[in-house]
Amino acid sequence: MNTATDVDRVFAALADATRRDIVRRAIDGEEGVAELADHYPMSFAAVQKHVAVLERAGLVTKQRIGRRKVVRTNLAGLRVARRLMDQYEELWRGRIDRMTDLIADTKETHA
Amino acid sequence: MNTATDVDRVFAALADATRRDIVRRAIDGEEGVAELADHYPMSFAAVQKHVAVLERAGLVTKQRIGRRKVVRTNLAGLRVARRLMDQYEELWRGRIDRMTDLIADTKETHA
DNA sequence: CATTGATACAACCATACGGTTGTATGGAAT
DNA sequence: ATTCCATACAACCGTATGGTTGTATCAATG
Repeated sequence: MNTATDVDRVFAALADATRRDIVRRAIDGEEGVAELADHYPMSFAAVQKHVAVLERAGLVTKQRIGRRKVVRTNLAGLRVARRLMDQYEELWRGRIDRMTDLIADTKETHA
Repeated sequence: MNTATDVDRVFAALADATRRDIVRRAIDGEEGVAELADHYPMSFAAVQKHVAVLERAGLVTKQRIGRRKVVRTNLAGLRVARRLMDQYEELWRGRIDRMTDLIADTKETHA
């Protein structure tokens, strides 16, 4: 019932192999939705929905070119998730440092 | 070698604010499931399920200590997802390089 | 303007997910 | 052995998700 946050949407969007593959393909930014759909064993409508999910998550953008809409991945969207994981790693390093300090303190105490 | 469903599970696990917060808290690796549950406005069972999801995704581990099971985040699990996004970024850089080369070629052709 | 190609969207179905309560298991403490 | 605390798990409920088909929009072309 809670409205999903931006981060929720980014991770949820990446939690599907088809969508991750669309992100990969759309890095080149040359294919429209129908062209993308040709790569997958599902209907056009299904792929169109996947692209919509990625778009709502800010992971791809669509640009009208002629009668098609070309799908392009949006690097900034990916960085949202990456930054979060970098932060976790940062916290982890902090924990190690704290433990190291603790050991150092213990040594001093016992010196 | 990671099957696609492993990656699915990691991203899906991170697509929930409560679970991300558990990952953050479990970096310190001191709280059991019940202690974690106290931080959230939901039942113990709900939190226990969230921890189970994180465990299946390889994002946390549990260790028996006394009568509790202490939850610890597993940095390696996070890196699975991070590596994938690094790869996307790599591809992106490749695309830029290719475009740059193309422009360079054009210049040469017109020289 | 009628047609065709590419995309969007609605309705529907099956399954997965996030939450609940209730019950069972496993160590600690008495 | 009994009690108590912490954890696990099953059954259930409402909603979200991933897929389908069918219809509507919109832009290029005859």
